Amino acid sequence: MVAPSFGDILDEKGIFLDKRVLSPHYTPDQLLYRDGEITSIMKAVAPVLKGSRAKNLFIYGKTGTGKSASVRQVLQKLEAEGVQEIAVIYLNCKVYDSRYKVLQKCITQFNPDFAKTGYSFALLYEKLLDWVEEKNIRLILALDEIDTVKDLDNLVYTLTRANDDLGKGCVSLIGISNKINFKQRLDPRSKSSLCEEELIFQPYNAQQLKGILEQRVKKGFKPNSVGESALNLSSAIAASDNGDARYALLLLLRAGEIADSQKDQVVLDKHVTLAQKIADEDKAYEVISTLPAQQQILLYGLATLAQDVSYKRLVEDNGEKLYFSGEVYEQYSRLCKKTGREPRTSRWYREYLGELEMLGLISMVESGKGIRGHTTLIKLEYAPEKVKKAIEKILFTEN
DNA sequence: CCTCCACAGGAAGCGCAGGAGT
DNA sequence: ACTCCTGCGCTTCCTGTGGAGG
Repeated sequence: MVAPSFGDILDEKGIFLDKRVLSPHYTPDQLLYRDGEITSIMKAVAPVLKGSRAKNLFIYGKTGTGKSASVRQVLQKLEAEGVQEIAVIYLNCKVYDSRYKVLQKCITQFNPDFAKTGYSFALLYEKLLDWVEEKNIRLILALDEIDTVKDLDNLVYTLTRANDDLGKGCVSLIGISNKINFKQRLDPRSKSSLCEEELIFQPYNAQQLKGILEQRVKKGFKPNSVGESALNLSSAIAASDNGDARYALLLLLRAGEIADSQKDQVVLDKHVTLAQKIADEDKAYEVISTLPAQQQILLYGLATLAQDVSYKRLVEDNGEKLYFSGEVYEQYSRLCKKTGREPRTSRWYREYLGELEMLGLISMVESGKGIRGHTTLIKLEYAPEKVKKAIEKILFTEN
């Protein structure tokens, strides 16, 4: 037996040509089905080429609808025009999550050796304005996942006000978000300035998803190694789940890996089905592992009840087991005390429930007829053993 | 019909951490 | 270095609600 060379390992023996093409970070040369949206963004941004200010633009759409990719593409085109006085900055607010960090990042963009910290916000602000004014810059600032900025009202206000303070040059904003309720949280004044122009990205339908997958399959897989019906299935699953292209791609990637490991030459429906299950569980596991400890205990308590066959205080609704809110709370309290923690009040417990439901880990219905009082019935959305396993690893191995 | 049950969820306020202003 | 301010996680208190039970 001779040890393989790196060349052997890199030379994909299976059905893939290039896995990177299927990763969510890969941006194809041509974005499909987003011509209209790209045109709209270009229209909002175009004034900058004629020496005036671009319009502020707010973009909303669910994950995997091509928002970021479209914006990035437009910004690239704009930079390719090669106009000196135009500056574009794209940043993700998950990383730069306060107005301070955003400004700081902007400044390091034109002045890379600017000291990292220690300056007051006002000083940063002036520094940025000086640069814009001195060089007569027309600045476009694209903020992805803008909803994660803590003092957003402040940031928007500061940046829009900047235009009043500037003699020359100007600043405009592109905000990108996937939170629906985000707009209502904004102060009316920042809302009207940020949402000067608005653009909504609709989810892809099954046909469009299929088109996108086909585009990537050509580059990512060897010829004829993805079955037509596997393609249809992946796009159908993703279409019913929010029309998320990222998810569709992940499904196909995982299905390919499964086919590979089973030494199959072609990706089939069964691989996709299996991939979906794995992807779902991965997602749940990831969500659970990032949960605060209290919510993990709560979930663990519910899973214990769901696993206990002798436990009878529950409602069965065609095979689905529903548990009483009060009972789950008591189970949670017991678990807290057992692990040496103070349980939160029931009021706060209810808030926890709401969060867990939002994350899709549980679902809740009102008790309705047949049950005394007015309570909530809770159902665990994933297999109790798996939930417990995921939490045990985190909760009981760390201390 | 009234009362009780078993909660739901709003309002106010508290202690703390961290950031901004001075 | 200091105070002041603000947001966050949480508790306390309270009113509301839909159905069961007498």
